[in-house]
Amino acid sequence: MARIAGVSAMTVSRALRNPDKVSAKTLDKIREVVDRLGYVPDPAASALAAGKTNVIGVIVPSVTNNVFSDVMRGIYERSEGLKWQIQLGNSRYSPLEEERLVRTFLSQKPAGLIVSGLDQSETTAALLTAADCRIVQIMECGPSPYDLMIGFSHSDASGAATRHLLEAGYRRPGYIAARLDPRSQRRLQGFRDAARQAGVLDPARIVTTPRPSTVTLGCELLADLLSRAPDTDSILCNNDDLALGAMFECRRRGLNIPQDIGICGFNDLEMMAAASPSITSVRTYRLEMGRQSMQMMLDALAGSEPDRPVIDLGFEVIARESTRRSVG
Amino acid sequence: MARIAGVSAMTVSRALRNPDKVSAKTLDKIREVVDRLGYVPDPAASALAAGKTNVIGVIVPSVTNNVFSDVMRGIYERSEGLKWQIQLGNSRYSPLEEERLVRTFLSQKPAGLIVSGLDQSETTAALLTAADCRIVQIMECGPSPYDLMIGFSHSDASGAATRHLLEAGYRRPGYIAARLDPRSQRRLQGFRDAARQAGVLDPARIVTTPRPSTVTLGCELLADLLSRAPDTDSILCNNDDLALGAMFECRRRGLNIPQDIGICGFNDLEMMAAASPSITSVRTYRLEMGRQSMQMMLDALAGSEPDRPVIDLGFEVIARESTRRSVG
DNA sequence: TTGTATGCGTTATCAA
DNA sequence: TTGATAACGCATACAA
Repeated sequence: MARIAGVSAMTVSRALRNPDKVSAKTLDKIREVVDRLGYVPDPAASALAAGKTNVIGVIVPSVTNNVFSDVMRGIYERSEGLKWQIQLGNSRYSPLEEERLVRTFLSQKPAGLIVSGLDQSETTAALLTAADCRIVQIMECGPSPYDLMIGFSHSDASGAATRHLLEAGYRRPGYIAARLDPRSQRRLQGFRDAARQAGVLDPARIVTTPRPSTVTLGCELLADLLSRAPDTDSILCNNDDLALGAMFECRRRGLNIPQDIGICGFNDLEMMAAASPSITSVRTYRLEMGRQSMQMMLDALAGSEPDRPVIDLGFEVIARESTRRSVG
Repeated sequence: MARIAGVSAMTVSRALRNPDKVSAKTLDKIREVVDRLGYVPDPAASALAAGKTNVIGVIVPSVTNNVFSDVMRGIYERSEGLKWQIQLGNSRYSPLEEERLVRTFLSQKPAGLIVSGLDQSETTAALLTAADCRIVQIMECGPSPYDLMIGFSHSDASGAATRHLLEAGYRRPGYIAARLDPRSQRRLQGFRDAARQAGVLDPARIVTTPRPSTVTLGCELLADLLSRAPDTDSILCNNDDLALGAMFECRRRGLNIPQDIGICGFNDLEMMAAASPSITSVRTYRLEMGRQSMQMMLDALAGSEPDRPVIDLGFEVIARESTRRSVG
């Protein structure tokens, strides 16, 4: 123990947590010894004594998905150098696994929890509602947050993308989607609503699969769609991987983009701008969402309440070559 | 406390961890009360009393990189449903941050630690050597593991890719790389050695940058390379993002792949096969590496020692259209 | 500004 | 098969 420094354990504890409540001289001495011994307080003992931890749990449905890795990057970035410990949980798109994770996290008495989406199981919802910690929901906006919330409307975003296709002159838009998690479903719904409103909704042009999204799957889904509805003149893709695959498939088939077929992705991953032809996509603010979610958490933990508990980050349709039809 | 069940705390503890050391009757009663109260043991108290935890720490240099998300997926997959708690740390390619993470993790008395690569700082190495837990190193193979190790030789892999280009008939191969972390440097070295051996090494054809890798950067690096050495007839890319970018840039410039220029990536991400033209790449077994690293950890924690502490997973050059030159 | 007594909820050890 | 007791290492509350 660090009473090699000639002080009590209590003073060390104070020195490490409230340096300003300790005289400069003892502080120096303690720090010297701490450095020399490489002393690190036992978090288990701290947690037990204090009845709470510095853990901020983050539950996401995927660690493979680019979308969530961007969000995570923002979260890590904002928490860098601070005392808070990020702990990542991967629910793998399973509400039951999510429930298990929430239980595990809560048993650790975390300072806060960041969870994805609005679609928790009833039990999970009950746990979160009763939880004795701050909660930030990310990825979507909705009417009734457990506590705090930041995201955007997925249906509005895909609706806007659909209208972009129509404004570009396409009249027979299709939709391809993989793994229909709740957010994907809302995106599909946004497409449906916008297409119906414009009188161009044709269910035959909607192709979905429960399989997880890949570029290869984008190729296959486009092929499927074209075999069912060969006169489809544009596709809104549920995400950018599918869009890239669709583009490759068009190239293989000798279909000209954007003349023969227009392509629009979703999320605007970095590669969409670099592609040739560059691919139109709906930009979403994933990094920013990660950053701001953590900022909301930090503010809340610091005791400052936001004006509004829900932040809508919006989105933007970035028009590129893949939907830039010359007059036709 | 659950002595509502009419037993001592000790018996509850036993019932939960060694059910067979408790009589069937008391076990039933305890389980009933546990379920009814939704009791979950306090992990902090357990950790403090037992002096160890069920935590397996995983330290990777990036959460954004596809390579590591695949590895993580394998790790999560193998640990699913077990008592072990995966805890992820992101060192962001910084040896200092890695050191901090190792310290933090070790202070939690983890059961095991999975760390990436061979290039820890001296202090980190000392900490890991002295650590009272199992350690599995992933991503690379080397001569002196702290404990256990699984990976492959990056220099051998890029050497093989280089020879593939030569065998395909290319004589003026170039190399592009971003963010030269230690593994990238070894890949570059593998290229250098193989090219030198074949008498085709030209330093002007090697373009690198410390910037993190993106598809866009692949476009830029190819442009750079071609402006410095316009007669370059093939490129080995340090990873698949760069390769994809290089391909797009070629397309924009009207360069024919594989006739005018051959392209080879590294890692064989799923999209390489889907691309048009499909892109040659070096397949690495990332998911398998994640799975097996966790399996090694689990075996070690169960007390069974492997025959050899180091596993070399190898690699394979997957030849595709992007280097399939017709006779020329 | 610093120290002392006490307790956090669990587990190891030993005794019954 | 069960229970009593004593840690585990720190933080709270209070005293000095």
